[in-house]
Amino acid sequence: MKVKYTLLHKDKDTNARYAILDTNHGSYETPMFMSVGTQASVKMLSPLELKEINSAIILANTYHLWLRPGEDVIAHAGGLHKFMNYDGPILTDSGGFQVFSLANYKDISEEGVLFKSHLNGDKLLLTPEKSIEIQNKLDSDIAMCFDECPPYPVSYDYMKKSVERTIRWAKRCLDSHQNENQSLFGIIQGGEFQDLREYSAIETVKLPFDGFAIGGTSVGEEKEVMYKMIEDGIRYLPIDKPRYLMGVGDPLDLFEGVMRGIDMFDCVLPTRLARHGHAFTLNGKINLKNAKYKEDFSPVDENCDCYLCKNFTKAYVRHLIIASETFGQRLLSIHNIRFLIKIMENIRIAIKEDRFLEYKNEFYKNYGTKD
RNA sequence: GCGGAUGUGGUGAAGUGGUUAACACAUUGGAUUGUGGUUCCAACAUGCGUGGGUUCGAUUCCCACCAUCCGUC
Repeated sequence: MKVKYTLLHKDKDTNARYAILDTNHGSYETPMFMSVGTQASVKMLSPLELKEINSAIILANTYHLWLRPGEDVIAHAGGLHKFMNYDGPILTDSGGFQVFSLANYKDISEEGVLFKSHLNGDKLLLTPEKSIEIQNKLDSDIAMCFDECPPYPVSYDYMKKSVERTIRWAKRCLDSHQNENQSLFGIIQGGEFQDLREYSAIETVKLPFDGFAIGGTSVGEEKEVMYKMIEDGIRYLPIDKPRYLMGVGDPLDLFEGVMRGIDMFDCVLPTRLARHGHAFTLNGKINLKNAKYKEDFSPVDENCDCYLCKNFTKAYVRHLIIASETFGQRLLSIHNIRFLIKIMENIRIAIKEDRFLEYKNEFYKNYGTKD
């Protein structure tokens, strides 16, 4: 079945909304944060650990799984869920972002994007049809359109051509989509140009997608610019379909997104920061490598209910990180993802009780606005 | 006692008669937003064992001393 979005409550002060998203692998409340597992693994975490922190949808990446191990291997395994033994919902990103992140080796044409494999240098052509075919085989619950995520900044003319092409690609994605059991989301682009955002949203919404994403954000633009990008696109999206803000996961950005009507977020930030020794806390992000934690035997975040915070000290994690022990990275990954998931849990409660702004203000006050 | 070698930042270690003494590790900060999993950026020796001498100028050349290591009695 396709995902089904049921709006249950809209915040009285803002565009924040509380809903239930039914998927092939369970029903989940939104707004939600999705953790990223590019190569069919949320780095450092087991499916069991994901379940313990109340993780719902996770991401996997078409481009990466295409190159390794190959979509057929996963299809033969019985699909991505069986392959990685994860029974929650999985969303696959289309490879569109790699057009941006692997910018050194790309050649974009109407047909698709010519990549140079980061693994062995092979020249590979990823097209909308190919991306969808791969995602069909991976058998994720939600597939994403193959889009172009241009860098920031880029000229108006370039962005206009890019947006128009991404819309043509969106149609090709729909036309080639075969998996009846899989949902397909369209992606709004347009950079910071209001009319292009609007055009992209209006044209994409005409197409029969199961949900809509806002892409092209968090590519180096200022925060205010990003918030404007969201606003310019989101007002054209239907209220009965899920809205996904791609690649955003800074704690404060979650609030800003929810406030503007976003239902789903994903971000590598919690796991990447964890691997580099940083932890989210209610009082802001901290760097556990800092010398001041050498003999700090308090929990990373005393308010947190995760395995790390309930059992270990800052001094211990600091030691593990400095000694390059992967256990430290695991503990921080668990904590950072749990931290964002917990924020979303609290946000949902706040929306239901019509006090989203109150909770947001309280969070900002403690967290500080520097990060 | 004698013979030989070496003495450069926390460590290992380049280097040169002349502006700011490489580099690596460690240390100390910072970065990170649809992940190319030990990443990227920055700071860190007013001084090259000590004291003299030569020189316009010495960490670099000379002398003495001290220290360490090796060999030997």
